[in-house]
Amino acid sequence: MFDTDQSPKLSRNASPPPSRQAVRAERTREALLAAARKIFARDGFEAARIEEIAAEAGRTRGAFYANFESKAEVFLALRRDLARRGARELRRRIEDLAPGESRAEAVLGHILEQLFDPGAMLLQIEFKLFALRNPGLLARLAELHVDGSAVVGKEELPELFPDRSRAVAELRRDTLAIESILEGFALNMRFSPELLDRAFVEQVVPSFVARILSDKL
Amino acid sequence: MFDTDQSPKLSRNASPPPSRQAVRAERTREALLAAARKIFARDGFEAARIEEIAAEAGRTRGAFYANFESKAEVFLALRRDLARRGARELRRRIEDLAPGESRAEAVLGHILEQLFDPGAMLLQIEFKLFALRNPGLLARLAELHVDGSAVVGKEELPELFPDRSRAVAELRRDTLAIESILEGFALNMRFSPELLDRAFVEQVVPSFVARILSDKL
Amino acid sequence: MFDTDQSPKLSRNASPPPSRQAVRAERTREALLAAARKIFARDGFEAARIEEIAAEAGRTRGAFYANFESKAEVFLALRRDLARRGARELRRRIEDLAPGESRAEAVLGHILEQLFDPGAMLLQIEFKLFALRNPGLLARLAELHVDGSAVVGKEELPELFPDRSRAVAELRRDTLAIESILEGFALNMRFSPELLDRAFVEQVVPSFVARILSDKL
Amino acid sequence: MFDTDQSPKLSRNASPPPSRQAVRAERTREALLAAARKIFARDGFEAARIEEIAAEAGRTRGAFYANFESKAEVFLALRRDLARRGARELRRRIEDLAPGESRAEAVLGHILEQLFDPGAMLLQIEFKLFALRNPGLLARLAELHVDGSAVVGKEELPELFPDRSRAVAELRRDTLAIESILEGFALNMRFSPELLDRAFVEQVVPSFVARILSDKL
DNA sequence: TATGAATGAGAGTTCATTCAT
DNA sequence: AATGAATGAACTCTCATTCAT
Repeated sequence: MFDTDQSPKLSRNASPPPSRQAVRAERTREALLAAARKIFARDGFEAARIEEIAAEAGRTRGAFYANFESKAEVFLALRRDLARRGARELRRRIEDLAPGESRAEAVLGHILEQLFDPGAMLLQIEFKLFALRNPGLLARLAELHVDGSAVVGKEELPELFPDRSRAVAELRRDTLAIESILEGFALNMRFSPELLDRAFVEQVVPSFVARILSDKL
Repeated sequence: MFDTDQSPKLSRNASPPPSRQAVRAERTREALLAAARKIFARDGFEAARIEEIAAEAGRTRGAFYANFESKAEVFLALRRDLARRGARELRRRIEDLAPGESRAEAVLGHILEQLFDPGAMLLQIEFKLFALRNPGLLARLAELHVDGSAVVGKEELPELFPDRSRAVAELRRDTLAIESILEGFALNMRFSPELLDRAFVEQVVPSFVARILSDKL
Repeated sequence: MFDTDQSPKLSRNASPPPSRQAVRAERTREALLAAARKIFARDGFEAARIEEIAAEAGRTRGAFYANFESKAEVFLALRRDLARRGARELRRRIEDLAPGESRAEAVLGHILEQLFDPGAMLLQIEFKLFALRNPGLLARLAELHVDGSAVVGKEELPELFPDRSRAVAELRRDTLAIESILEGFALNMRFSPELLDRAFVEQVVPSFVARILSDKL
Repeated sequence: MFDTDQSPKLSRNASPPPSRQAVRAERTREALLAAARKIFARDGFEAARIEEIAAEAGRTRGAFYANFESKAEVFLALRRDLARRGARELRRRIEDLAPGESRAEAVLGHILEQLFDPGAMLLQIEFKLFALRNPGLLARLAELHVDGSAVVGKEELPELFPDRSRAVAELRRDTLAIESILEGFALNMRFSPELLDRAFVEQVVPSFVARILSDKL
């Protein structure tokens, strides 16, 4: 017989087996986060409507509010989620280098992929504008140990340079400088794709990134 | 050159001197634009409230609607206004070079000044996000012959390099690339001033600008 | 006398002993009623939230709806419950007179105790306002043979005065008059405790009650 | 020529002549207050819906919010308004005594009129419940020098007894005691009109009021 | 041109209630 | 009987815009 059991499998030892209901709840939350990602990226924080996020997730406003306290709250939750995913992705990329690929190349690859992800960068810009305009709420995020940068994966970078004792602050500064470039180009690429074509950007951005990391890679 | 300026200034001395009313009206319009600049930069397009703009200008909602059709309309008018001012400023700067200052230095000076103008760059970002999300309205802007870029003064650049026959498109692309960098850094400087301090930015941004303009200056 | 009590107590010893489940269910119901009493008294009917009642009882919304049809339903159930308790209490008081205590004194003691019970009187006022505004639901209450008065124990009073053939209606009217005074003072005592202090109220209210019952006691 | 000028007349010396617009605004505000009075009395504070108040006044929700900050705010404004009207009414009554009427009779007449005003007393009860449950908002009212009592006209009473040097506090206490009785009876009269008929109440309430004011009148 | 009261669509949020488990 | 995720109607409040003056 095949294992057609749809109930939580692999109850190794930790983590109590999630109930059917918990699974459903988690699915809803994820659907809502995915929808929020899309809608916030498309419309911006202010113009995004809860109802549209809910509808996009195939749920109702009520389901939304069962999962998130408020509009700002999903926004922050989304940011956390994306930061976590981005970091995970970068780490995997570094661990599973393609044959002949250097760590630096892997990082650059990750950076470029982010750059050309349509929604991701716009969201990042929205997050920062939001932070600028809602310092109080941003503080809440900081408490949760997810700091300002999500794109490059600040937490992973130090692992990249174990032998060089660069101050963390300097690393963070460079990360932010790289983000500046990514966000600036992403915004203007979308604003005027016929002028800022992909080929041009793919040529010029890495050179800037390299300059910032300069002799540090 | 023809006077293509549509503003109601005394274009021929045959035109009647502006009435007291007209002067007052113009003052109101300017006060409203200045207020709009401040409020839009601070709150963003969506969160900005007409009433607050009016109040900031010491006027009322009624005065606002006597001068502008809608919220989007002031936003576009403001953009036009800022583009015009920026271009004028750059032109003046080039014409009145400081002793021993090269044209390239003057351009760079202008660029850096923009970069550190708190509201200006945030507004620029808002304009572009707005454009992205309101293609219809953006078209209206284009009709009005005010194109996407206001910071560097696209229209002035060709005058700067009369001898080099660079394609206008390429120049515009470079301008947009520079804007990308300016906007990216401006955003992140405000987002995290303690990491992206002025000294660092003043060192790194010009090098990027130079790289883009490279052998073109 | 017949046992007209509809509650599921062991009315004949032929009835099966209450199962473990039934006992637990009864406990839940009682916990919910106690919680409802507290929350309704504190917040009023409209502002009271089901979830808070459930939480106060250490239960969940589900338990609530397993025991009561709706918010209005608990409110009515609570009223019934309190009326029953009040009547039982008064009866006991009369049966177990303190040495040298007259029946009239016992009644007055009961009345004063009610008056100074913080939640009880506020609830009573809420019930009446509710009745005023929901005549339909009130009718349902009447059907259930729990009439408008719960404080003084209308049903017990006739037993108090077996020898005097006062019309029941008159007795009910006097009861309602007493309730008017109790409710009025209770409300204003809570509204302005520093003005309507306990000593004053303890002096003036009994005199009013006596006046109403006048030569009837 | 006749004075057909519809613009504000009688510009004696004080009070700037109200503009047409100001007149209209005042009418709206008054219509809203009157509507609020009706709806709050009928439904209670919590159940009252802004839209219904607006509709009752023949206006829209927007007009409501142009005149009042919030639901709580109208409620407080209404309370102030009623307090002022009540005090004015009582004062007039005392000044214009009917032939052969004593001041005490005038006061009693005013009190009974209040008692039988259907909405007034219910509103008064709502105000006090509201105060109990929103101490913060109530404080705001106190700042505005409109104290807890509106029915009897606390401010007028001292004028009634110029020769007797009763402490103001005592007078206020008696006022509140009278209000207790009025509110209690008003509530129960509405709750059960067939038991607490007008004749009975008209007989018993004045006797209580007299008792409270006892030898003070 | 300017005022500001009023409109009214629509937003975020709450909460009694339902229902699959 | 009990859970709690989800529903969805209804609510308060906001704000761009209109309009009588």
